[in-house]
Amino acid sequence: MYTNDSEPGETRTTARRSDSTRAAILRAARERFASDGYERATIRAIARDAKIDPSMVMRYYGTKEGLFAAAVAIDLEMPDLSALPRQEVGQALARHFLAMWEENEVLTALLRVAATSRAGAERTQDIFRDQVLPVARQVCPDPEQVPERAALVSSQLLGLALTRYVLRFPSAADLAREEIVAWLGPTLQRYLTAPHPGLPDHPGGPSRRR
Amino acid sequence: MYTNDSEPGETRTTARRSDSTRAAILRAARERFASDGYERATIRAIARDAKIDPSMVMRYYGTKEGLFAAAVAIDLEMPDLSALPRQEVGQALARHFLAMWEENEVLTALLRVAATSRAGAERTQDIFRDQVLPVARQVCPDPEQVPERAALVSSQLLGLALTRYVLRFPSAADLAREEIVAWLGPTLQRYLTAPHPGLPDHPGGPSRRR
DNA sequence: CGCGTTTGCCAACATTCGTTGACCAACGCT
DNA sequence: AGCGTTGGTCAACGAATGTTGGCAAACGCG
Repeated sequence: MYTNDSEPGETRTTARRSDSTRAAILRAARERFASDGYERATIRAIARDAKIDPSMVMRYYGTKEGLFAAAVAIDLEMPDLSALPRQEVGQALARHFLAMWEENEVLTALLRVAATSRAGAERTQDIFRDQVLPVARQVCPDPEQVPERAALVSSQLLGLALTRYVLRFPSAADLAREEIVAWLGPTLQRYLTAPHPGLPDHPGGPSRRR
Repeated sequence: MYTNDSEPGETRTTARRSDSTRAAILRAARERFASDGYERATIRAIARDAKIDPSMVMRYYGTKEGLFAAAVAIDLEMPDLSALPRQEVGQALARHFLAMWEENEVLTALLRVAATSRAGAERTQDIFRDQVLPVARQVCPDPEQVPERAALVSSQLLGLALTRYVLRFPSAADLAREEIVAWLGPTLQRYLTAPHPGLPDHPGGPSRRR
């Protein structure tokens, strides 16, 4: 402990000799988690991809769960929708999500793992709660409806990601990006800003609230 | 081979003494696959739930993959939408899917596994291709747009199922069924029957086709 | 009643997994 | 140069998994 490190808890400032290895591990881990899910992405396979010994993974990330946590540190980089004309937020949202998803295999990894592990599901939940919900709050009329509307938006966005990037339905994967934007834009727009549709004219008439 | 069985390839008509056990295995398997996914749903755990020996599972279903295949034999029971007024197909579709999903944990199991295994993904793909696409064909104006529109419908339906039944986002799980119907209905309706939105007014104007 | 078939359990197998600790080599400060 | 620190490999561990084969009891036809 004489060279390069600061007080504990502080983020390290100077570089370590092993940084390239750490990065290689993370890169391999993201790839494996994205293509195989949590269980099938073995530490041994990840280490092989990163061309190092499995024990290094343990040394640097403590445990497989720790590695996963480090591999999927995600910032959705949500844009400031309040700066846009109201009628364009839907399309902007759709476009932004497509871009994020296609440049970042981390998101696919997260979704794959989320489907099988409680920890992954909670993580995904946190990410959407912390990052999508505030955006909905910016645009939504009634603050009380924000969670409901954010849930609908998330369902459509995650559903597209699921069919396109995880399950890889050909008809979903073949869609052009701008075509998706054109279809999903109005949907998201409506979920965010349209007046509450009320309940369909079933027994009881248009009274809502669950 | 003297008692009760018919020619090979034919579906068995009479009952076997082990039918209750087989059913117990399937029931336990569906539960485990639905809650744990493919890898974490161990044969031993399934056998324990069914109160029999793990080797019985192998005897009756050959292999773990075989068990999974037998456990998720799914019929979406798609209703005949052509009998409905055109403007109600969206809501009817949403309502039907919610009902199917809530009475049948098989669907959750399938989706959980689909996210991590290629076989599961293909199976899900087949189910939606064979069962949702024909329905879309019934309602869709232009036959050439059927796959595209079916993909959009599937993305919204699976997205809701994902957030509500698999990831269990509280804000999605808390929604009332009829409220979901009221929100998703128009979306599905539009994906199925609305005129193609064209591409947004980006460079090139409203020319489509990917 | 015999006797082959079915149902079931038990014990074991080979493999794979995450994880650990001992050991060696290169580095970099004093 | 000397020496503690760091980066990395090797071999092994215990646990868990899918899967197999043998053996005992229950069954049901002749």
